[in-house]
Order: sequence, then C-alpha cells, then structure tokens
Amino acid sequence: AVMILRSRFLDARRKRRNFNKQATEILNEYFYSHLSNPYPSEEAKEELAKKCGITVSQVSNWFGNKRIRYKKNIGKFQEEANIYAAKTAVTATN
Amino acid sequence: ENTNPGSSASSSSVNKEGSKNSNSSAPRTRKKRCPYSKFQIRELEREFFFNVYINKEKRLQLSRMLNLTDRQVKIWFQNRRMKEKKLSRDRLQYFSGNPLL
DNA sequence: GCATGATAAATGAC
DNA sequence: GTCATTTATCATGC
Repeated sequence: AVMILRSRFLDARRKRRNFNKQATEILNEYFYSHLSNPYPSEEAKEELAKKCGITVSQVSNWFGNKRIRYKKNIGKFQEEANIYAAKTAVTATN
Repeated sequence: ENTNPGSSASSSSVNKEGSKNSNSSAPRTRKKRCPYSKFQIRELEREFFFNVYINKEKRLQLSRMLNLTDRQVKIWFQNRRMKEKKLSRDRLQYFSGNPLL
C-alpha cells in the first residue's frame, strides 16, 4: 500500500497536468486585477491555492510563469487582459 | 554532452566578475543559465549526500574538477538544500490526509 | 507545433 | 546562510 503511494508520488511530480478551467479563471482574475503588482502575499497564495484546489507551490509556479511570459509578450495576452478587466469591472459594479 | 564554458580548453572566455568594470556597462548582464552535465550533477550529488553543507576546501576542489566556479558550486548547494526542503514538504503533504493510509 | 506546468541555474533581498 | 524571484530549459498535453 505504501509502496504504490510512494511510486505514485515519485512520478507524480514531473507528470504535468493542466489545471481545470475554474482554477485558471481564479488565477487570471487575480493576476489581471493586480497587474501593477502581481505578487500575491503568502496569505493570498494560500487562499488562492485553497480556492483552486492546488498547492501553494503550484500557485507560485503559475505566477512566476505568468509574469515572465506576460512581460515577454504583452501583445499576446492583450485579449485575455481585456476579458478579465471587463470581468472585474462587472463584479465591481455588483 | 555539455559544452560548458570553462570546460575543455577554453582559454579565457569566462566572464569574470572580478573586473571592477572601468566604463559604463551599468547593469552587468545576467549570466545565461547553463544546465550542468550528468557528470557534474553526479559528482555534486555525491558530495551533497555526504554533507549538505560544503566547506571552502572541498568547494574549491569540486569546482576545479567540474570546471565550475566556486560561486557556481556554492549556489548549487544552496539550491539543492532548497530542493530537499521542498521535497520534504511535498512528501509530507502527499502522504498526509490521503485516502488510504 | 506551441501552450503550459515544473524544474534547474542565477540573482538579490535580508 | 535562507528564500522568493527571474530566466531558460525540460517534459508533457493536446
């Protein structure tokens, strides 16, 4: 029993699995609503991790990748940025 | 497998930080990340197994053997310790609160 | 074929 | 020294 868990842990790290759509939505919402300073605190990371059903490390990985890839090609994320900007604007009015 | 700057017989292309840059070049260009070879990793891991903290003596010896700078070896051990800590955290989280245990 | 998540070098704050 | 991070690279998903 322990052995299968151990083996599952060992190969579970590098086997990449995409996050579900809802988790990505939550992360993007935070990112684009904090675009001037997309550095969530440790507490914010824990909350995001809980809401997304992922670990804090995965949240850190996601923001690290998002920041560098956004900076490298802002144009590519323009459409995405507009979508979430509109989304947060709607929630703000409610 | 690994064309490491400084390995083989590179004469002097190694960018040193010792130079107190005479002229402008204000922000020193960040050193490009260069993955280490299997051999380098094996030797580093071997030493890490014996002692997680490496002393200056062995560090110089290792850096010469692997054609790395002392700084590179020092930083490798720092990163390796962080990796070990993360592995412990992940292990703990994975084996705790799981369905069958 | 790139998008994406995870990991490996390298830097800097403290 | 630790540790969050930047950056490039790796490995996989699709």
